[in-house]
Amino acid sequence: MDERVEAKAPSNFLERIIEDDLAAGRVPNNTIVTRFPPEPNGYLHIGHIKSIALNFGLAEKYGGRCHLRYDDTNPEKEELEYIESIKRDIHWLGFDWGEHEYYASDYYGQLHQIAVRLIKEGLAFVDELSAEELKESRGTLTEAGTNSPYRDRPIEENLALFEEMRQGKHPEGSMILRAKIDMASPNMNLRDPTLYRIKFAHHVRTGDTWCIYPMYDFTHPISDAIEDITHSICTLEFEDHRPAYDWATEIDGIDHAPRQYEFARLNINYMVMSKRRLLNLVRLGIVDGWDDPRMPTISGIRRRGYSPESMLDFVARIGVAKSESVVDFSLLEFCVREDLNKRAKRLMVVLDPIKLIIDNYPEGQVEYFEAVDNPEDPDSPTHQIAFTRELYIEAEDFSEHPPKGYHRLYIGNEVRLKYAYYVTPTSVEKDGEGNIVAIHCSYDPESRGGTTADERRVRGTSHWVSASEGVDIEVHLYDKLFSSEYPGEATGDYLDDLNPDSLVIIPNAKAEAEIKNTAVGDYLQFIRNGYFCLDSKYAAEGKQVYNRTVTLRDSWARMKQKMGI
RNA sequence: UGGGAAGUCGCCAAGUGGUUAAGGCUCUGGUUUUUGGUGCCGGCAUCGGGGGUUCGAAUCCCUCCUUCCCAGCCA
Repeated sequence: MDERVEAKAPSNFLERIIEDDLAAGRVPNNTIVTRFPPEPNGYLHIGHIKSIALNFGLAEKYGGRCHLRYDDTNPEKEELEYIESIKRDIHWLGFDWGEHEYYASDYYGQLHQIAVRLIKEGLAFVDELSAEELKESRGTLTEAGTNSPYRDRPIEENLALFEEMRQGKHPEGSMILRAKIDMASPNMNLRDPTLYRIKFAHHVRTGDTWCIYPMYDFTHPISDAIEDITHSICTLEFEDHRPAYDWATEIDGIDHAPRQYEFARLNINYMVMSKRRLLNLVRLGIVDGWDDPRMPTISGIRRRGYSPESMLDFVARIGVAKSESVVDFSLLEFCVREDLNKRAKRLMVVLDPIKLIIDNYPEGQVEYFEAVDNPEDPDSPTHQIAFTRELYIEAEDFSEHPPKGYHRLYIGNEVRLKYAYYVTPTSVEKDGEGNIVAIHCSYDPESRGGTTADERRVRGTSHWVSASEGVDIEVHLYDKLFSSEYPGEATGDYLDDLNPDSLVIIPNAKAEAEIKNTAVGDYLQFIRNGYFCLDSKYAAEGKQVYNRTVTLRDSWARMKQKMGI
């Protein structure tokens, strides 16, 4: 531990525990070892970012190491696709486990030996109760369970049967290996928990080598012990399992005793986080796969245009504690905006175009203005923007009947076209149905660049795109997937709360030509519209689609709402 | 109703007997601004309730209340 660490007070209860352990000399080799242990049965989501940042962060802060361990003990649910996506996601966040990539399945041999030893010591037995009988004999939350009639089977018989289980001589569900602990324990996890069950399933890594698979409560603590994990951090729902964890690490012959600590999992309002629900959204085709930009998966987040830095900042800000909490979605958005504001390249893109014609500007003339890529960066590069007589501006930036406080374009009101000129609307052109098709205006040639010699001020500045020099692009506007704070709260079915407007497709937005120089991975800001990025999935298919990552804060929209406009 | 855990501002979250009870987000005034963005300045809690211990309690004790988790051969 270096001075930097000692100087800083622990920022959460886990850091305090670690510092106390370190100070008391309770940590072997003074090296703390953590692990991130996903089951490869789905894609990682934002909740995992909290766990990843915690485990890798703690190891980093205290000079220890963090293992990546796949908890692959249920072959029916686990797939290679998930193993690979998990690695990709952790790396994207900027963490690396070095050579410490492990699999619980690597320990099947050792686990099996330990199980045999338990049987020999009379601490485990083969049970032939059916699933239903087992359930009945387990008792209830308030009543003790009863011992299985097979509990006192001779050791030799247990040994023989367990070996037969391993050899595949018994069908699935016919028998299990159980620990002998205490059927009367008030803690259900201690009522002779299952250690091994039979599954004739093909395992992603061990193939058909095994047909008996160890359970979580047996595998996890022993895997931790094998890897010399010092602090095994998991979520709150495992608090009840801690006695089982301790039971396993106290088995004879296991000389390393990791400790389990629990923290509250991440919940965010307007989001669903459970794998089951996310898988459902994918299967029902409600979203475009696990990496749909509206999904809370890390791959979705990445495709949406959220930066890894902003995600890490987010989980750092929410803290780590033991009280169940629901973080406000607005904090997530804040973190994304804060990071993107510093690094996004600014571009002018008109999402809802309406034509603006400058009557006193020469027809056919093209003039170029210099636009700053990022005003937050004093050394920012610049690029050129073409200006012509006919432009597109946002329909919202012109009003025939301007509400109080509106200082954008309306007849007679002079405003600035960013980087270009001051213009004053003079008339509107309408079609037969009364819709505005074009706005006519005049410009002041003396305001070139957006300022005038007399220093007169204008209240509004609009972005614009040249009608002839700009390009058409497709834009996808994403919003929250759910419109209620706690999806499903009202009806019990979270699908009832799907936001019908979570995706709005704009097939022909108008963008300045500079957009052709953007690539997947670039962070962009469409001035006054929000942060955007080039969609990676469509780009791979040769199609240019821009995703809205997050909108800009919009105090005018808020004001309009307050005024009831 | 058995066991395990949690309750500090609208949302997170520091705080571990003596502080004006940190900080962030949200909200909200103002200011700056060639993005109604950003930045900057300001506002916003007496700690689930009730007792008690103490010169002094969010912090200790008692009691009550509320919420969450546990009865997979899932993790």
